Amino acid sequence: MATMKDVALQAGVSTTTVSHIINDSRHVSEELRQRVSDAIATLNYQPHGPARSLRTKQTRTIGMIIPDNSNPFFAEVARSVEDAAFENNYSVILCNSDGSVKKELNYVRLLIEKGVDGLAFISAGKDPQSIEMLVRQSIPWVVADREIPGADVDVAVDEVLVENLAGGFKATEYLISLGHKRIGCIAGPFQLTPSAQRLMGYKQALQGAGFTVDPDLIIQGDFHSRSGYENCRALAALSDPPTAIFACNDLMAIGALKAAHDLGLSIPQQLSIVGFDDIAWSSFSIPRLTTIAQPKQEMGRLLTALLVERIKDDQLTHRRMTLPVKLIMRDSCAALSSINAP
Amino acid sequence: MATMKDVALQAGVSTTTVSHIINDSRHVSEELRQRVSDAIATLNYQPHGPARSLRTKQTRTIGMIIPDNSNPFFAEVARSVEDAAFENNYSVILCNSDGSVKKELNYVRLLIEKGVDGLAFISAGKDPQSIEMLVRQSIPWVVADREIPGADVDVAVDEVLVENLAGGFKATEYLISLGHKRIGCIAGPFQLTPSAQRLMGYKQALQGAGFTVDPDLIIQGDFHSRSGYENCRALAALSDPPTAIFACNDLMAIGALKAAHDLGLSIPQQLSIVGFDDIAWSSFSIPRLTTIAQPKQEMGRLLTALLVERIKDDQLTHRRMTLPVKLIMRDSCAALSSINAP
DNA sequence: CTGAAAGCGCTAACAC
DNA sequence: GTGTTAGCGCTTTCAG
Repeated sequence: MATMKDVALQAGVSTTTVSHIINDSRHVSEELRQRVSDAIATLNYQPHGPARSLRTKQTRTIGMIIPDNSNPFFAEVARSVEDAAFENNYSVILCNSDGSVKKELNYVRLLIEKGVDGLAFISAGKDPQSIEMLVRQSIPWVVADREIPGADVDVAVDEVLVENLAGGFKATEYLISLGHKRIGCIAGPFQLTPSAQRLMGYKQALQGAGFTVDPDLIIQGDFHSRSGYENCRALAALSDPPTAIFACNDLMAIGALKAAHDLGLSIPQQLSIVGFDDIAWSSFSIPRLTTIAQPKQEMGRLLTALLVERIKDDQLTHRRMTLPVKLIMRDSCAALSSINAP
Repeated sequence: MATMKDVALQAGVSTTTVSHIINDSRHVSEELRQRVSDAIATLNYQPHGPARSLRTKQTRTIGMIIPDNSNPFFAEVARSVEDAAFENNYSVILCNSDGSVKKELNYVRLLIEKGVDGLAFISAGKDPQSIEMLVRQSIPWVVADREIPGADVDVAVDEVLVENLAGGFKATEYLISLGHKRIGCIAGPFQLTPSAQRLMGYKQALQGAGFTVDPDLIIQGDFHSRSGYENCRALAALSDPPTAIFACNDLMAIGALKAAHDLGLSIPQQLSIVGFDDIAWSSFSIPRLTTIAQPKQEMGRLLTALLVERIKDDQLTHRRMTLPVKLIMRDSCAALSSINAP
């Protein structure tokens, strides 16, 4: 491959001039500029990234660590991160951690070696060892959708969160407003913050309405459709089953929709369901799913913007943005009627 | 950050020795090995990728160009590419082209500059200009899910394809075997090869059964749910509507399911639908979708394996693998009954 | 078994 | 306006 030296030779100038022309970093006469452009074209020259990175100490690449890019929610966030990165002239290295701390740590190490300019954790970054590593190397990093185990990090981390608690609250409050009194909850893994907060919102709404929280009505799922399916069946099998269910993500809500259908329960007449996320699927389920929408695209864009800013200036103070969620009323909920009243 | 020189100094050895220890590239006495390990640990040394790449001419990074990672089909393929790459010690740079030739070309240029060791095109790589660029720089590349506009490329390209034609054939044949005589087809964009082949399979099955192909029954969609929805309505509005529909991907099939539901058509009693892809969603739709399964995971793994092999040895002869598809019978099809017979 | 030194392709003082 | 030159951090001959 042609190098800059070849171009310089061909154009009869120094590599300095070539470099400055390519990077537009100092004024060069029109004549030389033209000669160099021609040389570049005829030699088919393309700059060599790694060599440039070695000098400039930047790769214009960021790492994105995510549990699973094939989960529709993460897929949409990942997509918007990539879009925003591209617009800012950054490439993104995709890393699926499956939520494993070990895999995450491996990726962090790898990414640091690759010389990434920054790291975006999406629903990840909960491993103190990984974080310590980043901090030690002073690599900029940002987090979305999961709070960092707080106090032990005395470092500026930018976070993009959503109103998980408010979302759980709104979902439940809505069901209450429809007259439901026994409202089940298919929760996510309790140890994950978004999950715990949504559940908390559910409980607070219940208590706010003067209901007691019945632990039998709360089941832990794993955010996958199958667990929504099974947990919905479990809830329906209760001696005093709920007339409405808040599923803590859409994947589980859709599993619940399916379970209800298989049980011959018609939705929303006999059972109301509300989800969380508003993935594309939710507009095409039968019935269409009422859900709490997260601003997935905005999350990705904002996350990337924060990272890009921090790469430029690591003195910035810590920023934590909490994005609003919104109840999207579709067809999976109905007022409690005499049909299914206790 | 600590460099190799620092480590060498600290351990009282040459950088040569440090390098050889790190890369395990020649024998070193146990004593020095230990001293160097200690130095690495105390200095928290991590090798600098770009510097290494500058010397070795490899980055252990591949580029993956894909239309849209948030499309469930591509998401699953992308996931398995990333998994396989990770296992082979490669990182993957994610590039969403939206099927745009221009974006694709930009990415190719960018990736070459980054010095990627290879490129994986998934449903992309149809732009001759991009290809020419790759070929000129002799960067290894492989393609999945889309045939390269053939003859003009006189270069070894590895391709992973699926039996699209056979898939379209099987889907249609199955519907015929259920007694359907008027079978509609919601096709993908005609200009894409997988799409065209599935449609061809549909036509061949029809003709094989002695039916004539009715052009009114074939509508072009865009592979998104909404177009499945609208085209199903269009088909249903025909004066002599079909009793079964083959949708060329699951996203459109699910849109069709929804349209049928909205029209009050019960599936499968009044309308049978078969999809293509077998995305996760299809097992949870109502009813569950009968579809032609593509081996998505195998596609990704195989694609990556081929790329890794070609990176190792660019003399390999061109390989084209065509993976089998499989009819998955679920609940969206039924025998033509007297109820909906013409 | 170990080390000296050249150089990968580029950028950026520093000169003129 | 332009060029000379010294590295960036690493690998790898070549020499011993």
